[in-house]
Amino acid sequence: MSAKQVKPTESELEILQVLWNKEKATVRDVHEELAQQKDVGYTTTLKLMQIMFEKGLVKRDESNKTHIYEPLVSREKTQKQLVGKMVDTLFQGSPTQLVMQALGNHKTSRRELEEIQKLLDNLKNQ
Amino acid sequence: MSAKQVKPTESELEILQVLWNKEKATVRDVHEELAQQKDVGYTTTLKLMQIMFEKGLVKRDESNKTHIYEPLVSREKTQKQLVGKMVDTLFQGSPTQLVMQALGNHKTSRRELEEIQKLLDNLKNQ
DNA sequence: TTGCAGTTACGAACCAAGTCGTATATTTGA
DNA sequence: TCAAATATACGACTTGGTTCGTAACTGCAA
Repeated sequence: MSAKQVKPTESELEILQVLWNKEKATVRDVHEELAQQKDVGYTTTLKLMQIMFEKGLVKRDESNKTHIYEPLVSREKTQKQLVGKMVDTLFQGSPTQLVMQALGNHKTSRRELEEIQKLLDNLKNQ
Repeated sequence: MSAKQVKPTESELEILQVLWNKEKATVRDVHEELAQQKDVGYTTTLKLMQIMFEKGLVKRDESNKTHIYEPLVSREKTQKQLVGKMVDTLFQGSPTQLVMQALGNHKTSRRELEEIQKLLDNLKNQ
């Protein structure tokens, strides 16, 4: 049984997004992505990534002066962790209610509906 | 257009849960519920509810010495708000991915599956 | 009446997150 | 070569969330 994963903060999630998409990236890479979305200084991004390193959310290759960062937590695990928490604290433990919420409040394309239908069929046949 | 709803913190959500379930409650009511789940002092709960009052998350009837609190934000609106945020920051804007996550990672009863199926049928026929 | 139990109000303390300035080291190209 | 650009490290500051001690008020029971 591995130790329970640290819960990333809001800002850390933004950084993880970039790392998940790029597989690996330098601080500058990440920072330039973030700078497109919001106004933030380079050293702020650096500091956050250093903290994430200490927390074990990312690893980094220090063999060159410019470190290269990689996520240590997967997108899937993190999604599962946070969705689980949300189900507990906001949907009284019922994932179904969450599904209804998410489905009910967005226009979903026919293609996506079919995907969900497929998953649903699978679940029914068990 | 009404002002955007304040985002409740973790602890505030726990309190809102109780208020949503009870419709209205005193600080003591809320505190006794919370005390079953975690170790916390009465004045802590009081303080949190006072802050929630200042933020406009709850209202209170002060006509008696013992104030009676009621939620000012609905469970539905709050769910929508937080699910939306999660979809953005964790599912790259795709509610469908969130649905797949939630469905895939929990045992869901046949009865619940039927409910979701019904909703899905509705969406398909639009 | 008086003191005890229950209540609100308030401020202090602490911690985590986020932000950034500055020091220092390294690389590079003119 | 050496100055400019770029990198990391680190500490200080601010803000918000959480916790709780203590004071002050109120109502009720003995």
